[in-house]
Amino acid sequence: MTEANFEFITDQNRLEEIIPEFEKFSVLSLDTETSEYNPFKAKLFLVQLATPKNTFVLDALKLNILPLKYILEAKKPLKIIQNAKFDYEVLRVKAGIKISSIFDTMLAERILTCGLSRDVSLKNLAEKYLGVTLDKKIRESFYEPRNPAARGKFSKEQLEYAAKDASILIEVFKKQLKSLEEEALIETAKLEFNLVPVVAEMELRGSLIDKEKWREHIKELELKRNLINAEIQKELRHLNPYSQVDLFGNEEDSINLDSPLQLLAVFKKLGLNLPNTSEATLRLSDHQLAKKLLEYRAYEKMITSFGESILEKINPDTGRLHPDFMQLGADTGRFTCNNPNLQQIPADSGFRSCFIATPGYKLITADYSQIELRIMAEVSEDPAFLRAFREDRDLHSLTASQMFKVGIAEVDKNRRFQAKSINFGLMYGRGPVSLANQIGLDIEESRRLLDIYFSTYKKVKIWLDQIAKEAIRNGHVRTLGGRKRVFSLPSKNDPDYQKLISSIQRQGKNTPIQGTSADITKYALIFIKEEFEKRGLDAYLIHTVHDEIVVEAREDQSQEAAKVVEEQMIRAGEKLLKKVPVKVDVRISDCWEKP
DNA sequence: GGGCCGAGCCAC
DNA sequence: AAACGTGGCTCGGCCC
Repeated sequence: MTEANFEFITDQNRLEEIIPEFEKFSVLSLDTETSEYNPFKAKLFLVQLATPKNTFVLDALKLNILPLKYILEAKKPLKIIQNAKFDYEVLRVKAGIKISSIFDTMLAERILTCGLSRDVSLKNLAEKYLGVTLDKKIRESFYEPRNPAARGKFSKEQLEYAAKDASILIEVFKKQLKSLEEEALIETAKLEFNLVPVVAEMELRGSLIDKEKWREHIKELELKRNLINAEIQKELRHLNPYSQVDLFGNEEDSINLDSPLQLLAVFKKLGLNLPNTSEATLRLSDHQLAKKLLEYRAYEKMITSFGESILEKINPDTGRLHPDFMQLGADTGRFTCNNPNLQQIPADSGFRSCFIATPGYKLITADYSQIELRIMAEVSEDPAFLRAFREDRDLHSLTASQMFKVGIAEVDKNRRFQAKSINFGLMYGRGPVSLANQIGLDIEESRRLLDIYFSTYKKVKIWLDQIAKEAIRNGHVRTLGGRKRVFSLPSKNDPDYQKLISSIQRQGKNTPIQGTSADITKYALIFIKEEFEKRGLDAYLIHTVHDEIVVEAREDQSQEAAKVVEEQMIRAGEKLLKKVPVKVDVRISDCWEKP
């Protein structure tokens, strides 16, 4: 791989001449250079393609790149791309090309180093696998508003940089493929690679928001916040008799509830010497002011976090929200989401109902019923747990009934809550102390409750103990899909040794559960899109939240689309869960709401 | 004035 | 209340 060994193509005939060349190889690396990182706004400057023999840099400002469609959409060759989602989106928007057969070096690296490194940049990969240092500074020259590329001319440095990025990908790919094979991660890689076009299309489709309704909801919250503020001010007025006018002549008849300093002073006047005004401190106090302050803060939080800032993210061209879904954001294999994070929209507030279907369409919201507990039943093979799901019982009530040796009908709310807390808590590696805290028992009672639980579900305890040990002994755990998460074990003389070990043990317990759930949802997303296309349905994925999938389907096809969603989600679940049934709840509606 | 980080809180 | 897994966003404080 010699420096500057590439061909710069500006002639359409020459482009069409070289295309058959690509069919001769099993792999083809691809990269693009654009004016910015937003696929809707980006101007496409260069498209780089490299075979194991030759590297080509295409002048996308001069050329019609559509002839590439055939080869990029073909099953062969395998397309090697760093962060393929971006290139997919750019070529999709600019030329209607849907890249298929992807090997994403960035995702491959994430799969290989999950839990260890998060630096999956091409710069890092080039150093790690090839000992090559990439100078990424030249890339910035493409971004500048007055760069040569924008005028249709590329500098020698720009072209060489572009060529190099593409040409090294194949070498990186070869090494990564070997590692993926050695570590039995091929299945996981295939899953993630097949998911790339699914996620890209989901982002491009985006979600429609009812802006007016959203703003009305903010106004309601502001009103409630202001009412509480006024109440508090009224009650405190008598404490503030001599501060009518401040140094600047402003009337100073109110207390700034956002100022910890003023608040502490107020509490002092009320005879309360609080160390600070943190949530924990306020929660411990029985005082009316503390209670109202917490309420005030809750509204304030809603308004600032989910108010106007999310509306600002609406794309002016499409009128929709196009968040960034990162399919391997979390070390467990879960998605993360940002700009904005649609995975943390309040579940019980008026915000979700502002996510609406495109006119003429319906939204289909589907989620897995208790998928993580079903996974725990599957991996632990606990007979009582398995039976509960096989008989489609209310697991938490059943747990309570078995633990407290009473009939199902006699399980009261409190006992069901205690059982539920344990069921969920164990998946997070929770212990007696923190359970006691949640349930409102003392530690001894909490310990006793856990003992009863584990004597009822013996195999759950065995599995939890065994997987925690495995995490430490092997330094990694796996999901049922084969995904691997590696742990960096602390050295024995680390002062925090025991703390760190306990933390890894909790992660070891949780990762197979959370990660298997992620595996299942990812298979489901792929299956659903495939089936929509196979049936020619006017239906599209628009959103996913861990165990939930949201689809937009043309009104007259929404029943069929909903059926597809349910069937394919169950099929995905059954791919990994063999001993326990999989249940999915589905709802067709005009807005995003719980099934 | 911008980057970084922890606190606090939202989701599953 | 420092012992509950995975994240992102906003704010305030800190640092340069």
